[in-house]
Amino acid sequence: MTIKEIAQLAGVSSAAVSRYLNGGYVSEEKKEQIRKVIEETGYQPSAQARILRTKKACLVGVVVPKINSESISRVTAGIEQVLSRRGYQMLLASTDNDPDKEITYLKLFESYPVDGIILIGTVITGEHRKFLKNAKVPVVVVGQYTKYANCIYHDDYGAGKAMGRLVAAEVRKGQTAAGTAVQKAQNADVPEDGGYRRKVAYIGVTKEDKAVGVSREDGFRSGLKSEGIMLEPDYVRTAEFTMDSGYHAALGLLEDKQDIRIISCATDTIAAGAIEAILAYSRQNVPHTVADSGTRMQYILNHSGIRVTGFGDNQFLKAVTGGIPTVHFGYKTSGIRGAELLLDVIERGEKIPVEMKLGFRLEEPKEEWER
Amino acid sequence: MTIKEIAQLAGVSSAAVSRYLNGGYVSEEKKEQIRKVIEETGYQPSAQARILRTKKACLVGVVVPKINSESISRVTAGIEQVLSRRGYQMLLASTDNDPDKEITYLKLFESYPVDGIILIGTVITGEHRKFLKNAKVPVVVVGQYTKYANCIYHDDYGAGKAMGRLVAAEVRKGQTAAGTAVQKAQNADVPEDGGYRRKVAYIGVTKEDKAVGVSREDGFRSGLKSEGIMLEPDYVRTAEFTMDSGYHAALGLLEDKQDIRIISCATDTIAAGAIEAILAYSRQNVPHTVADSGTRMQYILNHSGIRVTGFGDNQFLKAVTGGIPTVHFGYKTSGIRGAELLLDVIERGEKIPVEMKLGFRLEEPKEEWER
DNA sequence: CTGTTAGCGCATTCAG
DNA sequence: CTGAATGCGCTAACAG
Repeated sequence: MTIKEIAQLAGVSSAAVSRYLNGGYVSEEKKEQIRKVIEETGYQPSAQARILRTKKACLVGVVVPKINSESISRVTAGIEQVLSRRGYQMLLASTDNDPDKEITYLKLFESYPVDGIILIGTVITGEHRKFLKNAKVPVVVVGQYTKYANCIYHDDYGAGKAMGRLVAAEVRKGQTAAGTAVQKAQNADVPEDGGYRRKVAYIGVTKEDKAVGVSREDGFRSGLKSEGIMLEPDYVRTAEFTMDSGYHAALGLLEDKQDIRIISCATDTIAAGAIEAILAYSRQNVPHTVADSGTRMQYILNHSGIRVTGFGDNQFLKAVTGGIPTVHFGYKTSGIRGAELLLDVIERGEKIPVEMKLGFRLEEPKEEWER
Repeated sequence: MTIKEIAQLAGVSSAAVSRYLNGGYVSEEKKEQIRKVIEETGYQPSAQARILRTKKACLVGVVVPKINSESISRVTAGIEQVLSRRGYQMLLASTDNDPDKEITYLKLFESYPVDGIILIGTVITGEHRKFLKNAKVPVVVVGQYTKYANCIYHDDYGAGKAMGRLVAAEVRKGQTAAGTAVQKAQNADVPEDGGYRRKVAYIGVTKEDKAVGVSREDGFRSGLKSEGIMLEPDYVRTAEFTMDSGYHAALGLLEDKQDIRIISCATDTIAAGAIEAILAYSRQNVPHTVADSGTRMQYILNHSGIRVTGFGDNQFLKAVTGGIPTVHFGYKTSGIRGAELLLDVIERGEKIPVEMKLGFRLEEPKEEWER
């Protein structure tokens, strides 16, 4: 069904139909004829041809590293909110954390009819920079700093530092009299551990991710250091952005080191994996004579004495565990701001580059850390 | 940058450039000239214009109800897997569970250059049926049955029934001597409960969702019934597909009824909310004198005596809780099959309609239910 | 091998 | 107000 056929059926010119569709001058009479024909045929104009002409799609493409993520969905929720309010639609492309795919989809969107692109950034490679420099459509990057595009990022260093301080304080507390009772219980569980659990371990991500892999970790070290605690190389692992990867990293840590007090993780998802690992490890190492089945699980939870922290304030994790110390970033806000920035460029041709840094909020569970 | 300009710069015709781009006959000499110009200008052909001509985008659009969902991401992972292997790309549109938005995005994709559409279905309204009947591009529906398009769905009824049976068995067990010790402990916690906890509660979703809201629940009732247990109306609530909604529904249940033994939920996400509610409710109702802080939490977990079941086999939930009884559906498989079906229609013009029903696997945690 | 030509479906001149 | 004509950027015939 093309506009021409509609025009023929309605006995008017295609231009009249076009005007009808776009609110131009059409006599009431012809309007009615056209309306009827369109009704009958269920005609829908080809967005694509229109865009080819008008260069305006009222569409923005969003490139995301993965689909199944609370933080990312918060960002896209923010984007969608402002986009829909301003008459735009949003298309998503998921890259499964593959930088090559990222480029592919960026190019797809570029040569495709979208008015702008939002990239939820992970790793910024040379290819990325090249793309950003020459992009034919406006691009804003969310979640990473870059000088090659408007960007909105989070204070990962500050967040890491705050978390480092919090962890340091907790470890300190364990060394005072207040923690003694608990410590004794632990020692019963892990007899090979001559002293207290007091080491801090960290599960990070690839250094190629400047925000999460570098800033967050650097901040964390700095926070610990400011309280006189060092993060020892043996106690640091690298994981992917998945629970499964966090599980394996944490399990490795637990098997290698018996004196870990806290496992801090670069994301809540990794932290979930770490929790799983603690459950699995303890289940395996706590003697069966201690207790059986359900009761034994409670025993483990109570006495493993290993704490986990994360970043991202994942609601799912909070719900089912009661909450671990984590950091709330303004993900939805960054989506909102990102979309606004993009629309400013698209609609008003705003040329002044913008870099925006968003703060964070340390989240400590109200009750004693449950785990 | 257009193909014409490139042609001019290279001193050839635009057709030659087009051939160069698409692997047609071009002399080595001209090839070199064109290559150079493209290199210099960073020219990228307009996919849109190409598609306008060729009617082939090597793209499929996927409409999903939400982004942050493990089950949906498993489906899209399956889709992506076969798509990329066959040279296609995938674009996503998220509707935030809004049927109107669903229609909007379906139409967008239709009038947009995609070769086919996959709809991950929730509610199929009249509008949906109308769209499916007249769609100009092939559509396959995943997750819901429909006669208006190729569809792949899951055996929700069977899964519900299996879960109903499992739950019935668990309730039965509680009424035998084997459960006595535990029951006594419970009674200590909930003194106002004169007898045993033995009621089954269910948190479902809107009946407009035929698969999850109707089939799954009907199956569940049937499973219970086959073991002589009825699901009483007072013990049934409806929730949205969110953890938060599950939390509120479960909390309402707990406040109204003191004799609930098991809360079965239509999805694992809702189940996570229910778990949160049990924690919150118990925390509030267990006397502080029993124990304090961490120990108290363990006490709650151990003695609330309320079990939760779900559907969907959410890995995150499994990891952090140790697992609840749930059902594994072949989500990734349905994505794979769905994409294959779609490509069959797109590439080979397959005309025979297909309805595919996929099975399930009941997942029981290996250890005693932890919660 | 190559350039010329004719559209794809639409919106926008510009004369009527 | 209206229709015929033009071209968005590209590819597919077609005749060189």
